[in-house]
This record gives sequence, structure tokens and C-alpha cells, in this order.
Amino acid sequence: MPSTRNELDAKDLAILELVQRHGDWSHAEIGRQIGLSVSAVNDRIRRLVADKTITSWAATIDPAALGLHLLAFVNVLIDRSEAIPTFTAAIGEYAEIQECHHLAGEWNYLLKVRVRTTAELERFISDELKAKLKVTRTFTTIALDSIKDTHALSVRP
Amino acid sequence: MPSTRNELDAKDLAILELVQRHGDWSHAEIGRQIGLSVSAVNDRIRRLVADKTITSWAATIDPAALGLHLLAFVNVLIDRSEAIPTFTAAIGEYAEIQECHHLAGEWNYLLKVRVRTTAELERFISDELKAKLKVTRTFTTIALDSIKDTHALSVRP
DNA sequence: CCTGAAAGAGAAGCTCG
DNA sequence: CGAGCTTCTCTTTCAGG
Repeated sequence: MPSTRNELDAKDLAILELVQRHGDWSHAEIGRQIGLSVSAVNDRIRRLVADKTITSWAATIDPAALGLHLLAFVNVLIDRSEAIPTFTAAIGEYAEIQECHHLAGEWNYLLKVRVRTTAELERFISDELKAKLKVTRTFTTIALDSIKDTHALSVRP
Repeated sequence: MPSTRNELDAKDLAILELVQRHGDWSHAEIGRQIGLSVSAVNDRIRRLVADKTITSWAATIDPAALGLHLLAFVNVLIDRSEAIPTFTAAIGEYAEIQECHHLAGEWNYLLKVRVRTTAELERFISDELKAKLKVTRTFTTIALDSIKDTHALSVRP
């Protein structure tokens, strides 16, 4: 078995472009758009999933419908290096953390956090990040509005 | 038609929790997990979509499979207010921009950008953001690694 | 990559607890 | 309100060329 991933041809890219925006379209619909038979689309999608080029399928939910009206970006600094493994291991457990990226530069991590209220954000930062996870310092920025918020990637030849 | 959205009960939340992580599961499978019949699941999901509680379905693609090896967060400052409508209108056109949030604080916007190389990032910032979109100043941070990167939301009663 | 047949899932109807 | 059941339709899956 090849450890290198197969190259993606133009039709694979066209499929990826469609499914990342319309994960609910039938293979027939996709095939119609890009000029492929249903089973060809089926074969390709199956290969892309086996490849792990497609890693998952998901429904996108409106945060407001769940009362998650506050979006914040929290920069995190952790001074003591022994606190880092605990921190990275715990991130997955927090449903309010949508993203956690390890950064180059002044701060260690950038968190994208969704909560209901500022009180909840305050509690999350104080009790969870600082108290439990031994975060040294944080710098938080509130998002007023999201112009764009997708996971769709740039699909180009 | 009611403009107010219906309240979500515990089973709606359970469905949302499942479909935001497993958008490809059949209604039968979902029903099995939460103790509902296929048609009950069917009805509820349909209502959640009509509601716009579920806004879309999507396949998640591994950025590395598309050669998008560089993730950067670009803080944007726009001094001249007349440049803002052009900026916000153009954001949607750029496939390399995954997210654009309007911020409270020192910077106007935070962009989450995925490109192939640092050269591409440089070109994007200089030619697109600064030259075309009249961005005054930028501050860019590179992500070394993503501990977590999901759109799944905190689903709680 | 296609055709063609079989299995499976979703949608809509209904009746019954 | 949801379960259960039937029927129809569309989709997915799997031969085999």
C-alpha cells in the first residue's frame, strides 16, 4: 500500500469543491454538475474518504440557535512548560473551544471560544484556563460579527 | 409562519450533537442512539433544517491533502472607513480566507487564512489585502499546529 | 468509467397508544 | 406527540464489462 496519497485530478477537486459546501447532495446531483456517472462519483468519494482527504461529514449549526451569542478569541500564554501537556490534552474536552492553534510568536495558543454570555466567558477563563489548566496569562478579543465563517478550503488545480 | 424559532428539547439537542459530528449517519442509526424511531428523527431533522438551526451540510477536507500547509491569522486595520464596504464585500470571493470576524478592540478584523506557502501568504497580504482592499496595516501570526479545529458547537440543555 | 440490478434510505401517508 | 407500518421514490452499493 502506498504511503503517499494519490494525486487528486480535476474531477476529484470538483467533487471536493461541491461536497465541502453541499454535503447533502446526492451522488447523482454531483455527477450531473461535473459530468460523471453516479457510480464514478461514488467510487471517487469512497476513495477520498478512504484516503482521509475527506475526514468527516458534518451538519453546520447556527450558534445563535443554541444561544451561543458570544464569540471570543483568547490568546493564551503558558509559562511553565510542564503545564503544556495537560493543557493540550484537555482542550478536546471543552465544547466551548471550537479551535485551538499553537502559534509562533508572543502567545502560545489561540483559542476560538463560543459561549452564551460574558459571565460565562469570564468563568471559563478564570476557572478553567487559569485555575485548572495553569494558563499564565490571556488576552481576549471579542468578535462583534462574523463576515465569513466556514471550513471550506481553497480547491485549485 | 412563526418568526420565533421553536424551542429545542433534549432530543433535538441530542440529534444536533450527533449530526454535527456524524453528518453521514442514517436516521436509523441516529434513532438507535437516542431512542427515537426513524420517522421521528426524520421529522425533527427536517424541522431543524427548515428552522435554519441546521444551516448546511459539509464534508470536512484535510487541508494538507490540498497542499494548504500554512495557516495564518491576519489582524487587519483599515483606517479609511470608506474602504470597509469594499473589504467586507470582497471577503467572500477569497477562497483562502476561511474566516473573517469583525473585532472589538485595536484591530478591525481577524482573518483565518490558508495558503500553500509563505510566498503565497506574502502575495495575498501585499497584493490583495493592502493593494486591492486598501488595508492600512496587518499583523500576522503563523499557526504551527492545530490542536483542535472544528465547527462543532457546545450543545447543552 | 459505464451499465444495470439489488439493497438501502428517505418522504409521506396513515392509524394507534 | 411519537411509534409503527406501508408504499413510493430516490440513492447508494456492487456486480461485471
